[in-house]
Amino acid sequence: MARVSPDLSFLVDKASESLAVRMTAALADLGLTARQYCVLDKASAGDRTQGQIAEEALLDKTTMVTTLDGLERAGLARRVPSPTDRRARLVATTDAGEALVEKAAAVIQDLYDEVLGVLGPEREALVDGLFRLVGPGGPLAVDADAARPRRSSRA
Amino acid sequence: MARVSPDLSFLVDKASESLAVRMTAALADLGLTARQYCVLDKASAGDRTQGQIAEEALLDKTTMVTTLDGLERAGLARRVPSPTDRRARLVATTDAGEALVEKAAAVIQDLYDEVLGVLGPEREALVDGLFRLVGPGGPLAVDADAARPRRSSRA
DNA sequence: TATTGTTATACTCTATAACTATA
DNA sequence: TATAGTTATAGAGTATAACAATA
Repeated sequence: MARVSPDLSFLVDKASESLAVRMTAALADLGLTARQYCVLDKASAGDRTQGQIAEEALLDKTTMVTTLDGLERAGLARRVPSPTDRRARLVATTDAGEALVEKAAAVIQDLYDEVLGVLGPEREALVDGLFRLVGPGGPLAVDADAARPRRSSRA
Repeated sequence: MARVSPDLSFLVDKASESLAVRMTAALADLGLTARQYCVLDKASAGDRTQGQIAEEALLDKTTMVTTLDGLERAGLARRVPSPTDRRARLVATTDAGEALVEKAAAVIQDLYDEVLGVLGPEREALVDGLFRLVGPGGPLAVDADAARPRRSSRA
């Protein structure tokens, strides 16, 4: 949104938005939202509770509920009681869910390859650079606490 | 939100979000929102109507209205009748607005320098790479038409 | 008493539609 | 008839708070 040159904020915002649009479209062909894919992917990795997946995916637990509702309705995931904590539920992928996650991962990988492909050998530099900004210790590291801004901006 | 590796979407989303948080905080010290700064900056460039600024800033015209209301209340901008079209209004910055825009631009430049500084000489490569993705003809170019997704995602 | 997941609700942000005045 | 700006309203998305079951 800013107007300094070279406008880092603009570049990064547009990249984020455009990529989201592309991913949304690509996943929509498979009947998935980006968030559903994200949750399904983490669920397919192993025994995780709703809360754990919510934390990994940076989702509110209430958002997690509706996302899982959707995945269950679609027959892609199931909530199964945790054997160790009767309050908690593990998220299990169904066979259909597992198959779809793999298909979706391939679709996304193709998309990334297409996008980054235009950079040629500098492709690595961009990804590395972004990781250095966003990763642990970087100036744009997402520190889980200070995360949510929550202020009303008023115009 | 995705989980492919290296996860371009995650990197870019987090960079965008973190930078927005930093910019919001930095500008809040000056009493500005990012959007107000963006509009004020474009207004300071010369004779532009609300509609023209809205288009440049990728804002809806109704969002423009409330943003300008805020800027006028704060004494940073004024709406002046267009001499050539009595329907239109030009956005003029006040002296206070002009001074604040300059201060804000410096604050943001400092922030960018701080963030990009950690990359050292690869700084250019990152910015260039992002521009190649997002800029005209790039795989993530924002084409003004297909811009808004507007679909209900349902879980 | 604290925590997992659920429900219901409120809030923020932004777009849509309808309107006025000009062109 | 179309456009600039305004107003009022509705929609999507997400968080907050209160609750039930269990730890």
